[in-house]
Amino acid sequence: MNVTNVPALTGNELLKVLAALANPHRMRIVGALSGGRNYVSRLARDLGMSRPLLHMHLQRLEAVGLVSGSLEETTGGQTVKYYEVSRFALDLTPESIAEATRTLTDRAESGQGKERE
Amino acid sequence: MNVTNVPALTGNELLKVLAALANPHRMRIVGALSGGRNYVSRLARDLGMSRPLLHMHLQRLEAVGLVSGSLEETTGGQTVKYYEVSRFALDLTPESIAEATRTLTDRAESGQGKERE
DNA sequence: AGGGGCCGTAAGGTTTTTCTTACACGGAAG
DNA sequence: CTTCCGTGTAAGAAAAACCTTACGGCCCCT
Repeated sequence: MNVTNVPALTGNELLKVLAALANPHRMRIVGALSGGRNYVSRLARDLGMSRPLLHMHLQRLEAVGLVSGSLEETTGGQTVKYYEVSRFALDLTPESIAEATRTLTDRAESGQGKERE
Repeated sequence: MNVTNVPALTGNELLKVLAALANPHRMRIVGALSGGRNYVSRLARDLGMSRPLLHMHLQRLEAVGLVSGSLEETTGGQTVKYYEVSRFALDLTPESIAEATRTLTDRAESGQGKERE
């Protein structure tokens, strides 16, 4: 559900989260979703980007836990995928970064479950 | 709380700061400098990276104001460049990002507005 | 001289990231 | 059946980031 906050996430996680946020499109996506959930096609229209592109960025954001999507069915039988932002609060200071640095494996990745499927 | 931010930086600035931090080397540099200032050659040895590489990353960090360097002369007449971190405190939440998004020019370079067409 | 410390930068190649175009699926309604 | 809505993915080009090697300079000491 959330990306950890008070306890502070590991260096690798922080690195990936920052990388995920360090992109204009993805920043906009998070910003847009912070106003309420939305489904892919509509979000693409709202943000003025192609579906495939949005899809890619959503994947990137979901991979680090910043957003989460759920497939749902409308009454009309349509399959729609809704996305919503996770609640997170990162405190970035020289000290918090120094702290994170101690659990930095570099090679990033090392994805590892933090949530169930 | 002066140099970098307090009133909240613009979307473009935030974007660049995040991009600057989203790198293992640069994260380590900030972390290392948070323990005190240091000069280039020594920092390179401490972090185990080449001088040219470190130089590049320092440039990137300095460009967004996360660190600052100053050339100094030792008693022996040696010219040494010391770097230190700026004090900053970023609060990253879906809301703060949504807010920053409103001043996001996207492909802008710390400059002025660019119209879309 | 030659060596050592420090500073910088240009050239070049590799690897990532980003983005477009094109395609495939399902269901509802004309 | 065709068209419009939604979903997803693959392939390849373009652009940006990253890193190394190699070179240039300055000053001091043996």
